[in-house]
Amino acid sequence: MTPADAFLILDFLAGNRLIPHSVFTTLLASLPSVSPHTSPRLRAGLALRALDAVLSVSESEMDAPTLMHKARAVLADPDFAPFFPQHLAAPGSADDAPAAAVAHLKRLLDVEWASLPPSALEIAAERIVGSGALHSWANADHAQRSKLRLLVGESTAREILDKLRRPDASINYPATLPQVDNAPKTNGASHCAQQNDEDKSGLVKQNAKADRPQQDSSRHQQNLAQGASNSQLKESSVTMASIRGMGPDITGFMEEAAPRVAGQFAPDNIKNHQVTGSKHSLMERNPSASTYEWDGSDSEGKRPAAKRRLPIFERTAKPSPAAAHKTRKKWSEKQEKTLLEGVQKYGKGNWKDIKMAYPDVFEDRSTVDLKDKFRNLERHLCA
DNA sequence: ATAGGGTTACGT
DNA sequence: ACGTAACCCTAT
Repeated sequence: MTPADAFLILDFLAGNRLIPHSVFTTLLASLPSVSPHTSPRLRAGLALRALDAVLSVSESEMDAPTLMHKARAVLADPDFAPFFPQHLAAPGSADDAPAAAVAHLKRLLDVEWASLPPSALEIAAERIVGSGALHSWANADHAQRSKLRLLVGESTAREILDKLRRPDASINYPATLPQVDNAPKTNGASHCAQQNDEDKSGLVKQNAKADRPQQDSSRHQQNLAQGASNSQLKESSVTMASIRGMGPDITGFMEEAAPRVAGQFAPDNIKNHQVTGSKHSLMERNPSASTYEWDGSDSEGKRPAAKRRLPIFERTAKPSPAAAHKTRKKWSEKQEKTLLEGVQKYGKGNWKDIKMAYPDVFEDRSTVDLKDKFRNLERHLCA
């Protein structure tokens, strides 16, 4: 196995929280060593993993102050410190309440894990069997398709080729489609809004916008990792065995993906703050009320009362007063965890995908609810 | 469909 | 009274 292949695997495994530390360290020892400067994402994954290892000790075995002490040691470790976002690296002055500090740190860690971008391997997989599959296959020549077929397996290959042949597919995926990229909409270190008032000027706003073009976000980033627990894509998952066997073949699909994992811990982007003062109606919620009213003026007022009859469908058209406001419901811990998992899997911003992936958990939550909730979770990081 | 500003209910 | 989580509204 080449060092490049080893990197792909480590990058993938390190960033996946579901891989147990014991498994990971075993693999780490058996793979060729990887240059520490290869990827910020890999380093960040290792850092989060180290902190996870400390914090995952059950609190019955270790008291909170000791736990916090160990966590601080990891956060200060020169090997890891540069790869922790600032808000993680500087835990609050909560020495008076270590238990709360531990809980807080764990929540921050959850959000950080959820925000870790997909690995190069996952991005490549996305191109081969995911949302970029039709495009990749459409542009592949015969030799390339043979390689792709080996990678995805016969049945998946047939599925993709079937879709490719369908006329509606060719409309959606013309050969000239300029596939941009699958990078997630967020990165690990840019949760916090820039608070400086000066940064709210129009000029800065424009620059910030130009620096951060909106892109299609990646989908199903971690289906590889979670194939065992995710029934949706079991059939199209690429096994580690096949990756080992195919090393040189898949690296060709990495070339475009590689740059996307770089720079995730670059200095914070300036938040694209809305300065538009165009909001109106500060006092009133949009009244969905149905008030049928005659003003009595003008010619209409002179019409005989018998003719001022409302349409017969009036009653059915009237919105039910009960639907006016959803009853406020606190998010359960399970829902929070599931949301974080969903963001990790599908990427921040793909609220519809996340909702559909866990229909039972989010039954009474809208996609907007998911978005709002994750925003709240992120805000904890910036406090 | 999503992002982000605005509003409100609820716990303290 | 105040801060915030949950929810609403609207531009894009």
